[in-house]
Amino acid sequence: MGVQAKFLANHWPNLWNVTDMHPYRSHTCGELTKSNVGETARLSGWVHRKRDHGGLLFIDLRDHYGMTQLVFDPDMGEDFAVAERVRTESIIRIEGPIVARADDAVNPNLPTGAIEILVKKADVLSAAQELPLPVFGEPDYPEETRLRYRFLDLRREGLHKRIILRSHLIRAIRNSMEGQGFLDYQTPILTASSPEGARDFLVPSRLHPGKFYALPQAPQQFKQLTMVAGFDRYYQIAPCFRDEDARADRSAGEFYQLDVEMSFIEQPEVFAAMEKVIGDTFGVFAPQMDIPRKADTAPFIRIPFDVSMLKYGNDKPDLRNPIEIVDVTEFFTPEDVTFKAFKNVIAQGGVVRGIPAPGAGGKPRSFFDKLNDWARKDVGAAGLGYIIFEEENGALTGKGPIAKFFPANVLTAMAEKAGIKSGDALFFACDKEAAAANLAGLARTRIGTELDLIEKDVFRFCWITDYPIYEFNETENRIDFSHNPFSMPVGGLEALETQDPLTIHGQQYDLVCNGYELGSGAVRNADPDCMLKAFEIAGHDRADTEKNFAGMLNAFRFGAPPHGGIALGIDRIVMLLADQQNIREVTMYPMNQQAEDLLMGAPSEPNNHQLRELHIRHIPPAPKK
RNA sequence: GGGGGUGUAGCUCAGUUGGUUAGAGUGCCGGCCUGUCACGCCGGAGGUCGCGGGUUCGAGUCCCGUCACUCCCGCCA
Repeated sequence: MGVQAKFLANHWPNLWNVTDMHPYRSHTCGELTKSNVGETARLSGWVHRKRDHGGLLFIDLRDHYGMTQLVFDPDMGEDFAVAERVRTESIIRIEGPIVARADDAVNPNLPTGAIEILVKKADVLSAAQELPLPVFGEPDYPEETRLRYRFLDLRREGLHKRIILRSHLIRAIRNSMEGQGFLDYQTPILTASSPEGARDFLVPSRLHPGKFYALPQAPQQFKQLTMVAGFDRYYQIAPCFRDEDARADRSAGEFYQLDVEMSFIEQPEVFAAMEKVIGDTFGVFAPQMDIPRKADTAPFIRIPFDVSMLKYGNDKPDLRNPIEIVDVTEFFTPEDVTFKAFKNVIAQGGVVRGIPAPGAGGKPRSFFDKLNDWARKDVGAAGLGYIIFEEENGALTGKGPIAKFFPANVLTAMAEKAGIKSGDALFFACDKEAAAANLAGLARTRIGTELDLIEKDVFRFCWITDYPIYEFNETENRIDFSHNPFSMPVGGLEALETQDPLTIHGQQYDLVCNGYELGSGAVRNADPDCMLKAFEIAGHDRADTEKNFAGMLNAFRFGAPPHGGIALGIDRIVMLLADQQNIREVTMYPMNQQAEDLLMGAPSEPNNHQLRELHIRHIPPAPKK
């Protein structure tokens, strides 16, 4: 008798048949094959399916590792009744010889399908009540039910596999980062509120009445301080907290980032490190997917922000869509063009963006009407005009409601600029530049989808670069940071002092894949004077900046290396790899859209004692009128 | 904060123009069945049609309000 078995025999005498065999299992439910035939197995697991033939009863026994078929024969006596009574999702323990299945009884869909256990002993370790959520099968259930009974949902094959994928992915990320010389450093969870960015989650301080900690929106300042502290290459799978509303691709409240920072580098070195980690992960976990550019041999394409806004209508283009937007404003302004509606918009500073729709000329009128309705109702645009181009007598001519307003030579020139061929259509988005770009971008996606032009089974990565540091806030009539206040302006302090702020670019970049923003980073502004000036332009006076970023600014005055980095959304990477459109499909215990944890009942009301200790009193919201 | 969708049995859903006792599948309970793997067959229980109000002889169905979930906009340096 082994040491463990002796211990068990002494301490748990009511566990049956304690010999050298482990009290719960000799094998897992996923490992038995023909080579085990003749051995005796003890298994524990969940009753996945039960097929009761009266004289003969089958149970599919499931655990984390797989499934094994159990056979119960009435000859076994008492323990047969255990199987007859047991409900699915109860946990049972069984023991019996591993036998080969007859040739015509082999299940080729199951790794253990060549064998089964002829059960001799069985008992119920934990009985299950009637289920509020079936574990068997993969149909859709309401999210509320799934979240309330997440522990059942997590037993289901699809979600269970995705969570395992997530774990393996994080291991691969760590391996890749460590292999590149990065080290993992933990930064605080209870920290100070940062005045920039998202709404903070606050934690009241017991020792300092009236004061609050904030949960980090990202370890931004800490990772930069880590560089000043001389650690050179930092990474962390870091929890981040933002009190903002959720979306399908954005968790409520909290999410994880691969947070990275490097010293003595410039932009290309950050790109190279991230392209390596993407290659090491996407390459491993999506072998069925074609990765067009290997990270270590060919860099991802780089698209300046301005170009992305023009060609794709946003700064997170889905490059699987071959459609490229073109500016066609110039074709609407000539005198002999009589299309008044757009001319008026252009006169007030508007632009016209053309969205080519290859092959759409063959579509019925309803195709164009539906897109127009969509633009008006769903986007809130004035509409989506179009011209269909067809070849006649060796030249392209325009068809459709507005074609008649254009002379032939203008149509030809427009078609040429947009790369239009006979049988294609060209849609028009006309508005102020930002609104036209937005509509054109949405239309590009919709048209590409409806015409089935989106490439399948492929990840198309790109870097979006050269972001403007500032943007003009029309509603408040002032200059704001547009993207990341910690990035180094191109041209440094001199540019800030001499250039029009709205023309200054930052050394900041986004990594984009298939229309999802995977991450965002920058070469940092590590010069105190330059940083103070940058914040001053955005309307924060020097004293405020000194106070709000005291830790970082102070550090920059004691020898700060040039440094930069990036943060990638772990959840979104898993989402892409698992081919899911909802972040909750790759998160173990997500909150719902209202940021409630239905499983644990969070948020919950503190008791009076807790509030007193924290010097907090609750003021109920004013009643709604 | 705003807009769209959904809400009927434990679960997934159907329910016609407003008309008899609100149905199906699955699960559950009982019976039969020795080679199934979504086992099969027979029977049974199970409903505040999200909630409140209104119109009507009569409301799951029409109207008003409200709540919940979800998707989107705002928001997310």
